[in-house]
Amino acid sequence: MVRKTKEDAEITRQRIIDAARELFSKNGVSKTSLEKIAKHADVTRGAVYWHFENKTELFHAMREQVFLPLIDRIDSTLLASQNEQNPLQRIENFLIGTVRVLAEDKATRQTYEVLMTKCEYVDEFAQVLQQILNNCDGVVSNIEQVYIDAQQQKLINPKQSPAQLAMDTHLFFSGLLHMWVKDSDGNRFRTQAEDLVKAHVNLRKI
Amino acid sequence: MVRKTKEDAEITRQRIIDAARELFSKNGVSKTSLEKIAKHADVTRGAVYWHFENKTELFHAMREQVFLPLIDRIDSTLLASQNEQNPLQRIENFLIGTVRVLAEDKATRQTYEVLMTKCEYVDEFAQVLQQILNNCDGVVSNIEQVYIDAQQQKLINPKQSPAQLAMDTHLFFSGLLHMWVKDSDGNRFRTQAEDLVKAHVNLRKI
DNA sequence: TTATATACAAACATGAATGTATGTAAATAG
DNA sequence: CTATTTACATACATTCATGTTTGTATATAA
Repeated sequence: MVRKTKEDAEITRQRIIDAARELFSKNGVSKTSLEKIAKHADVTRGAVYWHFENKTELFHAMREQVFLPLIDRIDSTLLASQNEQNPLQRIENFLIGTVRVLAEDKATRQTYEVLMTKCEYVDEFAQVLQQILNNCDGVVSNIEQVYIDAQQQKLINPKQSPAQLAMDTHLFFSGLLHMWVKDSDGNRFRTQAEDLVKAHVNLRKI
Repeated sequence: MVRKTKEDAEITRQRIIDAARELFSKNGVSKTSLEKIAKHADVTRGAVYWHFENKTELFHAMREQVFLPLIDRIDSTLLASQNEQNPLQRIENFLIGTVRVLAEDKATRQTYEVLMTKCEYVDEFAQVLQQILNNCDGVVSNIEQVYIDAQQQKLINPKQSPAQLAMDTHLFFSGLLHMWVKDSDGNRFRTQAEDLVKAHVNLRKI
């Protein structure tokens, strides 16, 4: 066959990742064979094995494409605009912004679906869970920083500890994302997600 | 071989379910073959196929053993003692009680692990997700009822809607359970879970 | 311009899981 | 006491996914 240039190969690689995401989110990781992914990407398994060691590596590649930009978003939304606006507003913006990314970006949404309901965290995948937990730690401590700001600006009840507020917010949001993703009919949660975020943040206001 | 009596057969059936739960939680549903389950239960695949149509039915049986008692617990803890004690206390008791069941009962814990991180909700399993969502609806409306009580007794801020409070609590708790289960090292969440519940409920007090 | 590495396709070899069909000894019903 | 289920074990057939090996046309480096 026609040997591809470097850019062509990169396109092929991306097509394989896209196909994997699509099929993972539709049929689950374990029931999606590399053969099916290859067919869906209009290549053969040869191409898949050329670009990725195995299904696990392909899974990691898919995840990173969503995960890495996400971390950037967290830092920029929560912390970068440190002194510019109301801390509680910053938290609200962060939460609502994340929900909007899910609503608007299909790739992100599908990847979340896979991570939450279409894969089994065993063997090599177990470490992904640990990575997610570690990332959670980071998010929580970022949120805590913002709550400390809010407390110093007398925006919240001083008897509530920023650490617990942050954890409460994180758990709320973790639950919200899970429901958002699982409620694929979109009638139960997706319509009211932003209102729930606002209500959650309002609970904290003095 | 020795043909078993009805009670013996029931024991065999339960042994198969126990073996499945054990292996599912250790190696994931899709990577656990019926052969391995049979071996772990000291029977052959013949016995497994005698008691269950296939892996899916076995999965459902495992789930129901935890799910059905759970529903009873919800109703009895949240609603039965309707007028006896403080509504907010009832919610706190329900949440903490559930966490304690997880901590104390291995079968429940393992089943939750499987449901949250060791299975893929596709094909026949997709309906399980819907059942879980439907059950959530029930829990939320139960919690809402309790918050309505609390509001009538002037225990919470009247400007907060019981519906949103209930959803907020549910999402918080959903997130908590997820973290509790995923944090299998037990250092991040399990030690402080009860404190987090109390802080969450305290946020609502007037 | 030639040698080599690239980007795959195609073929092969293997193993594992599933479902089903058959065999069978003992419990139980009549 | 005999006939029939029951509760499995064993054997068989089939499908399917994986990993590896080999082949090959062409980009690209020297």
